[in-house]
Formats: sequence, structure tokens, C-alpha cells
Amino acid sequence: MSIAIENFVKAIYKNGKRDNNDTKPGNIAKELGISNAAATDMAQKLASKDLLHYEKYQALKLTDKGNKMALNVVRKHRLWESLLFKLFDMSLHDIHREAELLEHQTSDLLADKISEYLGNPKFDPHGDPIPNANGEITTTDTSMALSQTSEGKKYTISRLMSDDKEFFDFCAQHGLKYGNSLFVSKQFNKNKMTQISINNNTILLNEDFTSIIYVNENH
Amino acid sequence: MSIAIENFVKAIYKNGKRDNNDTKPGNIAKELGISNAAATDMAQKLASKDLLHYEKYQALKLTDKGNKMALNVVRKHRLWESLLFKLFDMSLHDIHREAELLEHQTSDLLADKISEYLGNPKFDPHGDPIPNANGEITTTDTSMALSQTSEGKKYTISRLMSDDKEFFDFCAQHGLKYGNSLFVSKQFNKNKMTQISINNNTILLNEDFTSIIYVNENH
DNA sequence: AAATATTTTTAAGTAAGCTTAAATTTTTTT
DNA sequence: AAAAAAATTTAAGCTTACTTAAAAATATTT
Repeated sequence: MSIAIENFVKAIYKNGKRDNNDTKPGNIAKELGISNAAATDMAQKLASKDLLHYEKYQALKLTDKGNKMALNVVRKHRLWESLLFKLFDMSLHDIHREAELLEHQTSDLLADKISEYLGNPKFDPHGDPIPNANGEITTTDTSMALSQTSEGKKYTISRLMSDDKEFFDFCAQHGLKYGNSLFVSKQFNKNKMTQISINNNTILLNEDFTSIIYVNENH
Repeated sequence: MSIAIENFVKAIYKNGKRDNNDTKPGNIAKELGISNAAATDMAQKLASKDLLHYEKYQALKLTDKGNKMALNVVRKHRLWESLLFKLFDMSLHDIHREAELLEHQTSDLLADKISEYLGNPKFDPHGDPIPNANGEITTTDTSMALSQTSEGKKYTISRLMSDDKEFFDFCAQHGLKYGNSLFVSKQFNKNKMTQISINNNTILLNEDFTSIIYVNENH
């Protein structure tokens, strides 16, 4: 299957995770940076390949086959991110961009070799779960968005859900990194702003940030 | 530039290394597994992009720009082979196939990171030289084909110039590996067959093999 | 050097993956 | 519930990278 198809199926998978009604052609088109017409076209084509269910004007739903393909690509993406993160001193944003290309040029055999080399990790450097070779995901996710946390408690960063360079630069600068600890000192304005302490610094984060930084409470 | 273009330029580079008159469209077409017509077409297109010199019915010659592009792709290919060879237990043939795809999806930054991680190696696991970031190749190649060697001397394997699975399987089975030593016991039939000792075994190789296994004399 | 074979080129056509523009359907607003 | 806005779909067209078939040029054989 082509790169365009893999990316299309992956986009449906990703959007569907967020919001099940976010998989209409227009939303996928936006995600991929193509026209709505192209997305509709592709959706009809992929329906005929049994990768998704297509009904005019409705949200796109992956078939089992389509879901499996998406998970296979996501697996390769996250394995590459894990490997590059381990071996090289590169920003998470750069690593993400490389993985975005490498994911489509990786045999299942190589993916397994990478996984084995890394000790079959369950999470990538963003904290996102890595599907196994059968497309199964470990989803014992008890984490919450930073915007949902309570004042006066300590948390550990479990996921940084973004591809954005500015975001990662900011995170790197302030020690906001997968696995690091932080303390929530104050929630303002009905949790629209959150004040945290990390590495002996106090920073104030708005909802753009606190909605994509996920944490687990420390016990 | 597209994958098709990178592969086209690389094929001219590779064929040109072997034999300067081996770069007519038909030979490139054979190398790439496309029709002669497609190769002529592409040649004309790449001439207009200043990647090669095209004259009707003549061999294709890369411009400086085209040569640089080819070396950049070759660099990435050989760096990937070196990395995969170091990290994973995979056959040279499989490694070659993965590198064939990865080479086109690798930023210059990532190539530099791989090179640095490996200690800026000058040769890949086949013994082929790795161009540096400026496209310069270390060519202090004093090696000779096994078919050119003399009876009664010891040599070290310096290059295995093939992409063929059967060949690599045979090599792996008999310890014919980059860096290994061997002893040439006999040349038969005007060097058309060569008898060697390696790992306490004696094997007889025909010209198909002795023309692509390169060695340096031990002193 | 003529005849034959091979190679290269041109020409016409195809599939994938896009585009823009217009028509249709759905959704939102009033 | 009608009008306006937004999204989706259809239609027509483009580019890339191929294909096959025929024409033209080059290379080889005799």
C-alpha cells in the first residue's frame, strides 16, 4: 500500500481517538493538508479496498483491516521515535519529523528488530503507547490532563501529546519531559490556567498546554 | 526531489563507476527495472533540471549537481547499512534492502547523527566507502579482485560488491566477511577459478564470485 | 558496405494522487 | 421553518512516473 494510503488511514485513526465524529473527509483533509475533494476521493477508493466504511456525508470508520494497518504504521512511528531518541541527541520535534517519513519504509522484520533492541518498550518518548506486532495496545492509562489536576499534589509527566515544534522547545527549556516530576501549586480561573513547580522553577501554563500534557499522580 | 529521481541519478553513478559507457538509457533502465522509454524520458527531464548532460543516443553523464545528489543518497544508504549492521542481527542482504528504502527518507541532519554515532566510519559493512557530508570519498583503494591475486599469499577481504541474496548467504556460510583473512592456495585456468583457504576450510570459487570479492594483500 | 539486429527515441495512453470550480447536501443561524 | 453558511461530493483537469507500440538511429554481422 502507498504512503498516501498509510497516512490517510493513520489520520482517521488519530482523529478517531480524539473524537469519534472528527473523521469526516474535511477533518482528515485538514490533518493531511490536502483538499476536501481529494479526501472524499481517497475515502471512496479505500472503501473499495475494504479499509474503511464509507457512507455519503458521514464520518469515516476504519474496518478491522484499516485499523490494523493504522496500528502497524503507528507502531513503526513510535518505534522509530524511541530508537532515535535513545541513540541521538535530537529534539523531539525533529525526531517526530524523521519518524513521520521512516514509518512508511520499514519492513515488519525491521520493526521487530528495533523493538527487540529497545527491550520491547510499551511507550515512546512522548509517553504514547507502542502497539505490539499484532496491533495490540497496552492501555492501562490512568493519566489525566494537567488541566484536570488538583492543587498541592505531585505528579509525573506521562504523555506530551503534540507534534508542534514551539511546544517541544518550550517543554525542553523548562524540563517538561516524559518521566519528570512536577508539583501543581495553583489552579486559576476554573482550571483554565495552571501554576506548577518543576526543577525549582515556577511556571504558569494556559489551557493550550495543560490539555496536552498528561500526568499521573505520585503516591 | 522524488525517489524516482534519486534512484535514477544513483543508478547512473553506480553504472558509471563500473564502466563509463554503461550509462546509456537502456542500461539504467535495466538497473532500475523500468522500460527503455521511461529511462529516456526521465533522462530528458533531468537534463532540464541540470542533473545530467543528455545528448541523443549517447551515454548519460551526471553534472556536478547530479553527482552530488548521487553521493548524498549513497552516503545515506551506506550509513544506514552500517547502523543496522551494528545494532541488529540481520543478513547483509536484508540490511541492503531496508537501506534501499530508508536512504530516500533521511534528512541530512539525521545522516550526520548516524555518522557521528558510528564514529564517522569511512567504510560500510561491505567495505564500500562512505562519502562524507560534502560528498567526498576516501579512495585510497589498493584492493584487487580475488581473481587478480597470486597463489601462496594471504589477503584480507575489503569489499563484497553485490546486492544478491544467494551471494551473501554463501559468503555468510563460509566466513567470507569484510575484514576476514584468507589464503589463496591455487589459481586455475588462467584465474577463472580460485582455490582459497578460510577458517580451516578449502573452497573453490569461480569468476562470478572472484570478480566481486575484493581483497588487500597482508604484509 | 549491405543487411540485420539492437537500441534509442517518439508518440500515445494509463494510474495515482492531487488541484480548482461547481453542484449538492447538511448544518447552523435567525 | 426558511435562509444563510459550511461541508461534502462530483466533475474536469493536471503532474509524475510509468507502460506499449511504432519510428528512427546506431551497432553488429556477414
